[in-house]
Amino acid sequence: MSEHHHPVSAPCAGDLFGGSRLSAARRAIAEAVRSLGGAFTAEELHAAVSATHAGIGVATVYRAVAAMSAAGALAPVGSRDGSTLYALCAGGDHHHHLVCTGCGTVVGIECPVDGSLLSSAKSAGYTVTAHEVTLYGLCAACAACAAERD
Amino acid sequence: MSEHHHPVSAPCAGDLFGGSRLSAARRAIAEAVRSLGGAFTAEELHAAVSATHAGIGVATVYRAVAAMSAAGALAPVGSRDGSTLYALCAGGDHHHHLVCTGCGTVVGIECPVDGSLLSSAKSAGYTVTAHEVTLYGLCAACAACAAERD
DNA sequence: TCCTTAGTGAGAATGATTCTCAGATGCACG
DNA sequence: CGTGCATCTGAGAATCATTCTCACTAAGGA
Ligand SMILES: [Mn+2]
Ligand SMILES: [Mn+2]
Ligand SMILES: [Zn+2]
Ligand SMILES: [Zn+2]
Repeated sequence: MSEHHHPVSAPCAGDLFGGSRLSAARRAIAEAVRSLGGAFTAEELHAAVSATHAGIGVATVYRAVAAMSAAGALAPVGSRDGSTLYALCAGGDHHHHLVCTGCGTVVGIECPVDGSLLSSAKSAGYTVTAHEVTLYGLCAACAACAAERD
Repeated sequence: MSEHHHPVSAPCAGDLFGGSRLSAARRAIAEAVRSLGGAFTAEELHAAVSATHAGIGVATVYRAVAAMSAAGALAPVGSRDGSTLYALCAGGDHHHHLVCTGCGTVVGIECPVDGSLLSSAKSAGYTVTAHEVTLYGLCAACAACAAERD
């Protein structure tokens, strides 16, 4: 179904899963991830994939989320009501995410952790090995909606 | 027991709890928080307080952690094995935390989210309302320990 | 001192996530 | 193309951090 839609360098549905095996369930889950567009919980992803492909178990969705995260295709972007939120991650260069708390859309942002912060950490005796940065806010549409609601 | 140890502006044991009531259990919990020094889970805090003050329930510790967090005296600094890590927060000006993954010590760091990042978010149509930043690394002692272990 | 109400402890409940297990199936290799 | 086997799957049980319930106690303002 995709023979001539994409150049060879653009994987059509699959390669959110790195090296691991590509089953029918995982193909459906990858499709659902793409259709959701923004941030989602594992349960929401399960609901989305179930709408078009019945019979996929929730454990399979959790395992797929873990596999996609390990492959770097998914990134955790906070939590909602005790459930972890995930979003499709562009990959490539190092970056972080800005999540609309209204609709869940996500955009990549450049990393604000710079040499000056790292050197001030170093002067406190620390070697920084990792960091987490996530921004939250409202996209234009959600901000407009919130404004007219007064 | 603290009549003349501190000037009036330095609360002796209590005021991690903002405006709320100061019970014996909460006094003991505040003391345990101080004795732990670094990052801790609710269970670890419960164990620490239980060592010196038997009979305090785990639910009370969870409630105390929530109260201290609401008062701004405690900040979440990541998680370990599925449990949230908390640390005493200096309060005052806006800052974030750098946690030693070896021993759990925490230091405050200046906020790296600057106007340029916010304006690039704005040019993407987003209004930023909140952000989370946490750094992880090794303190001098833990780095030395890791180095000699080769 | 009294009263109101927030805080407490024990245990049950909740709920997200992980695990177990027997069966199915990608896919590398010949 | 087969075959073999490691990986994946679905159902349900299990785990376990955190929250809730409830009867009771005790801050602390009046
Ligand atoms: Mn990304
Ligand atoms: Mn702090
Ligand atoms: Zn970064
Ligand atoms: Zn900040």
